[in-house]
Amino acid sequence: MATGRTHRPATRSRGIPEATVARLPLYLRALTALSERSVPTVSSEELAAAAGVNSAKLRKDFSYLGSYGTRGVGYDVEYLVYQISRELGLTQDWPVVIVGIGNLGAALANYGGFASRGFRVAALIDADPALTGRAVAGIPVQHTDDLEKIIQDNGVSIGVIATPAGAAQQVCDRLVAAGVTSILNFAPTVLSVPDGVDVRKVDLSIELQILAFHEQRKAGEEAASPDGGVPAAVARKESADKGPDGDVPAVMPA
Amino acid sequence: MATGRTHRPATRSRGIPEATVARLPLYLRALTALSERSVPTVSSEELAAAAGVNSAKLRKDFSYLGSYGTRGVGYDVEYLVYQISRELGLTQDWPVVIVGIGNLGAALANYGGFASRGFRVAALIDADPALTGRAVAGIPVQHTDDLEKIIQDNGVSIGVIATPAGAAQQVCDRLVAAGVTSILNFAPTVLSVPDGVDVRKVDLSIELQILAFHEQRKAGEEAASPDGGVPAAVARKESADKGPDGDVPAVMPA
DNA sequence: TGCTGTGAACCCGTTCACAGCA
DNA sequence: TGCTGTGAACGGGTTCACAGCA
Repeated sequence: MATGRTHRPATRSRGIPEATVARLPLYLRALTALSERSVPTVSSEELAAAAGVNSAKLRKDFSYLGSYGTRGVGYDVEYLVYQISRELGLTQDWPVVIVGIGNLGAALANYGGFASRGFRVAALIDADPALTGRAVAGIPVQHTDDLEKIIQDNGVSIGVIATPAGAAQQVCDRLVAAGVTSILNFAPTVLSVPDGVDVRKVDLSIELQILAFHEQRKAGEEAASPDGGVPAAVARKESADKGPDGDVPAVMPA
Repeated sequence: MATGRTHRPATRSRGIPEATVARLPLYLRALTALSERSVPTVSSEELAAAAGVNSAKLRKDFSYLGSYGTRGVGYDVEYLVYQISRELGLTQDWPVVIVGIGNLGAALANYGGFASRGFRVAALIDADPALTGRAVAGIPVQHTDDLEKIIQDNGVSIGVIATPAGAAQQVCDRLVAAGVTSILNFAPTVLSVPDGVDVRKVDLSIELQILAFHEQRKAGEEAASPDGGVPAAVARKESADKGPDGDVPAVMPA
């Protein structure tokens, strides 16, 4: 194991492109909804609309899984639900630990989507002794001291980090040492992990900054824009936003 | 929907690739840390390491912004912080509303990273009358009925949706109608918005499913191809069949 | 007649390797 | 002598357009 190998290169004959993998949960959600409405089959067009992608992409994605559709008809909903679930590894149950039971950790513990599909919150862990023993979402909070034991006793391989940034790397190291090989990181830090460990990050402030970038753009080019939205009531915008310095082209004449 | 115009096509003149924009906040965070330690300059190599990318990519990214470095030396930290902040539109203050003050909404309201850089929680909104008037993170919760007025009075253009999935589209529509043009969606739903409105989504359960996919892969090291309907000579795992080196803790199926 | 499945073209982003400048 | 800035090669992902099959 030498240099940067974070995700495997999808080499094998079985290789499903990473971009496709990232969309499978989306399809699965749409299919589950259809299933609950007892819809027997869907066309790529319909399903794509429900999942918010275009149909060519969806068909291409599915083609990596195999030929699960019927030409002239579409896809069998139940069958696809099963195939995608299996592909994603959701036919088994994944015990997950959440480390850091602050506001966010508590929110995650309470999040219904967790239990609904293949995941189970096996334990909540926090460094604050005041929290230890108290239950959040019906699950008792345990102390960080027991982290390794908890991981091992429960056979946990997926960990969620919801601690402050300063504690994240340390927690990460302990999780990995205890056997965790997939980490979902909510702390605003770059985690470094050994090869073979996957990290995905969710970073609120980064998302907002990306939005701000585009938002700023919109403000500056109301003229050249392709006229997409901009409904009648454009009155908003020139609100009392500040402008301590005027480096940014101020809002247009509205 | 929309005939393929979700993000504008990176206008020639000012065009910064979307992938680069998504990394700017990462660089900014690393630079801010350096700045606080009064480090005057960094090389692309050092900064790249701090941001978790490789140096060639970082230099290429910065080249889209302009020539802000000094050959043989590196980048001036303060100067870069300013340039990136400006590029991202963070030299102005963005009022943000959070709709849906459940566990997650409350966590977001309390999230420090919000206020720290360019963003200000202008209002919290919830449909539950029991919450109305109560303060979360020092900010009073207001009722959904007043959503439009709140948006307009505060000149809000960025909205955060943290409602249950069922309410998200409706809330989204109202936000957009009231003038919001950027939305950060935490609800597990595909939102449809008119052209000119940006949506970014954060979806816990999707992230976990992606991790599960890779995790499953790790467990079945030698497996050739999980059959779909075409049985090969390969026995599907399903049973707790693991590789000789039991590096990954066993997982028990439900 | 539809709708799936897929080669091929196209586009965007990453990496390489080196030219250019302090 | 470094280290930045960047053209060019490369590779993955998306889109197109149509062949193939129920």
